[in-house]
Amino acid sequence: MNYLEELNEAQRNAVENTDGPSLVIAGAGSGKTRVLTYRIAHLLKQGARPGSILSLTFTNKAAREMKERIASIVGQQTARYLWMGTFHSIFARILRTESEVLGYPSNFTIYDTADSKSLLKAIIKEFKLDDKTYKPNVVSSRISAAKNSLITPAAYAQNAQVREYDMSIRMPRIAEIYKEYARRCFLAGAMDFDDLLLKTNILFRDHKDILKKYQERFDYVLVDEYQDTNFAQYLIVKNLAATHKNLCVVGDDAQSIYSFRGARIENILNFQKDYPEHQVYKLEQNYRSTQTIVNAANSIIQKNKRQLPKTVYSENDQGNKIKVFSALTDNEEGYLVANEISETRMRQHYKYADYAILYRTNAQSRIFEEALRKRNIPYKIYGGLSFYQRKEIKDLLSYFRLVINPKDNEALKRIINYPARGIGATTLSKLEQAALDNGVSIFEIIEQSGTNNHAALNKGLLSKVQQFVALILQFQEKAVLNDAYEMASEIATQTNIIKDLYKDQTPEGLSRFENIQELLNGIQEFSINAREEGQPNLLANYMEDVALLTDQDSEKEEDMDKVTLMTVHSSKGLEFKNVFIVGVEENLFPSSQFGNITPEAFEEERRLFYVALTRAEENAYLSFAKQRYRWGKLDFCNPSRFITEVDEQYLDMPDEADFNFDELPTEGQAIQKQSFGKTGTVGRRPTTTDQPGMKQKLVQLRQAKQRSQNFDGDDPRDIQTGMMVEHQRFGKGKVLQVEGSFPNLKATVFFQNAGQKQLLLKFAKLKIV
DNA sequence: CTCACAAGCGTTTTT
DNA sequence: CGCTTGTGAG
Repeated sequence: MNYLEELNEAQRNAVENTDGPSLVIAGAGSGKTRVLTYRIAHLLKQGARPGSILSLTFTNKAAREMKERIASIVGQQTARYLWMGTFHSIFARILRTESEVLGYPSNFTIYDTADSKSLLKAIIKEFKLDDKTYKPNVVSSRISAAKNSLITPAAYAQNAQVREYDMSIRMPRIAEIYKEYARRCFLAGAMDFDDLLLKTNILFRDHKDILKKYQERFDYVLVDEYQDTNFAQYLIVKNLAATHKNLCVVGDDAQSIYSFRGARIENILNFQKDYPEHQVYKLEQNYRSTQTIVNAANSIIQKNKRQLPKTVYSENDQGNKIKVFSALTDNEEGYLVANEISETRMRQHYKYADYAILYRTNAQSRIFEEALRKRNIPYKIYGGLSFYQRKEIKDLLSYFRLVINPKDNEALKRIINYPARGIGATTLSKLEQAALDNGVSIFEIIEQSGTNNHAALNKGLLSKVQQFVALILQFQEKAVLNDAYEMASEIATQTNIIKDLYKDQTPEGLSRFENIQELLNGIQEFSINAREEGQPNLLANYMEDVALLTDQDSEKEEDMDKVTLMTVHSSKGLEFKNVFIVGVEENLFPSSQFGNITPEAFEEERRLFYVALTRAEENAYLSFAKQRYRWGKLDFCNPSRFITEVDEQYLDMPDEADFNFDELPTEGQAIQKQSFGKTGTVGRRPTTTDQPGMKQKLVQLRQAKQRSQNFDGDDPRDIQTGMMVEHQRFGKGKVLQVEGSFPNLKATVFFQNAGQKQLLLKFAKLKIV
């Protein structure tokens, strides 16, 4: 039992008391993962069957890491039978087993956000609604929110509250759209992300025998990051744990930052009421950070009203104060950060991997990429476009999807004319209409078109679409025999996708080609692994959870010693010796431009700040710029009010007090009650330029920008064909051609690293080397 | 139907 | 700026 000796008292209690409902409140850096893994290992050592333990996480990465750690204690053979994974992957698995009673095929497709938006767009168009009023993004988030709160289309139509809200945003027909969307998903044999949870709940609600089976199967249920569960997840957990009551939830209310996707902090706040016979374990000692960082983070979070009482403390060194960088421009901010990294790395012998730059939105990464590149500092970026979202990958995956589930209309629409087969938009919409009229899938319409030409296609088109169907049918036959890799590469070649991409010798084309190769390699790996483990290795098996994979699931060797750039959200659960929290401006922390900030949202911004700070082990930095470019427009910014909320004694403010914090609006000014009656809704912040003193500064700032602009690139008129030039982001390259007349000079440049680019010189600043 | 160019719009955060 | 969508000629 030596692993128990590695734990402090609170941790050991949480590990050893395995029966009944338990709430583990795990402060930042308090060894949460250790408790969770040891608790499961402990259960196994006590004789629990691995198949009777269900443990739910939010990311694949967390699940995988935990599984590895448990395997290293109890052995691979035991660990592999644990039910461990994300909510979505576990319940997708259960839904595939039980799909029949819901009327779904077991090989149902999982629509990703792009698929469901494309379907919504089509529906909005069919309803003859204006897509400027009915923005697919907004409709999609309304439907998603409904699903997360377990509101079915029928319930939605009856629910006065949501209907009233829909009226207020002038979208009264969302209920109908929702209903149609659900119907079409069902017809296509598809579920979206939210359906995986909604349908699980429906399954458990309507089929008590099935619920009972799983209730009895899972003697122990563990949930990680419980503060991030939404209502659908909450109810699933509650149902599954109802028989044995051995539910252990682990989380930290101070790190609840996902309300935008339906997470309810109430779930953890109310746990003790929900389970009166519960035990509470508080993990309060932080092993990660210096005292300064822990105390500073506490000083922000303590201003929040809704939270569970706890005192997180550190017994590590006191450490350095949190350094605040106040930059004049966004470029200067990047420079300051890059500079600090170079300097401290040399002085303190840090590795690059000891540094992280955290920002609010992915779009903010650019400035720092540029600054790091200039100094030759290696970096890696998380987020942005995922591998599985790339066009070429989605195209090939769509072929796989259609082969496995021919009713998958979204997949069909994507590839019926890729590579080009002469089947254009008009033909496709005829087919779609015919499918709708007959209540079948597009594929079925084409399949029957020999005997029954519903879409009234002419001879030429008829033969084209039938060729397409024959191709897919031929794959379908083979797909039940061949392994995933054979099948995938056959599809990739026979459809001419490989040829098509190979033809394209531009750098972008090459990278697309490589991506396809990488995907095929991944599938090969899957095939081999599955065969070795005696698992089925058909293409359908590979496709089962590919929709639930994200980029962060594949860390490569080459990414070893690099500075990490990521959003605060995706940094949760990670730690770095040095953390830069950048872009800490009033309109980013919190972001005010997206309508009203409720007090709840405001508290969440504080928690976001808290999460960011507590990633740091040794040094934390805050930086902001007073002006920055967004969408090509100049913005003037105030530093975030949250900086002033940090207890001063922990801050190392810049010497030149060139920024007057007194100008910051006070809470009363900043949060004005809106007049239109909604209680608790607070107003939009006044814009920065409206604030006193800002107008005079405007001139100074503009001049500074002018200077930095001149400094950065050479005069466009000096750029000539044949010159070697340097671009901020693309690096060095050769000018192939210059055309147009000043100021609208255009240059074609071939960059060594980024390939050929067309640049508008007044925007893309080039330096002559 | 396909390609090339023009216009317009956007940026939380993610399974 | 950079990406997606719309429009018009071939």
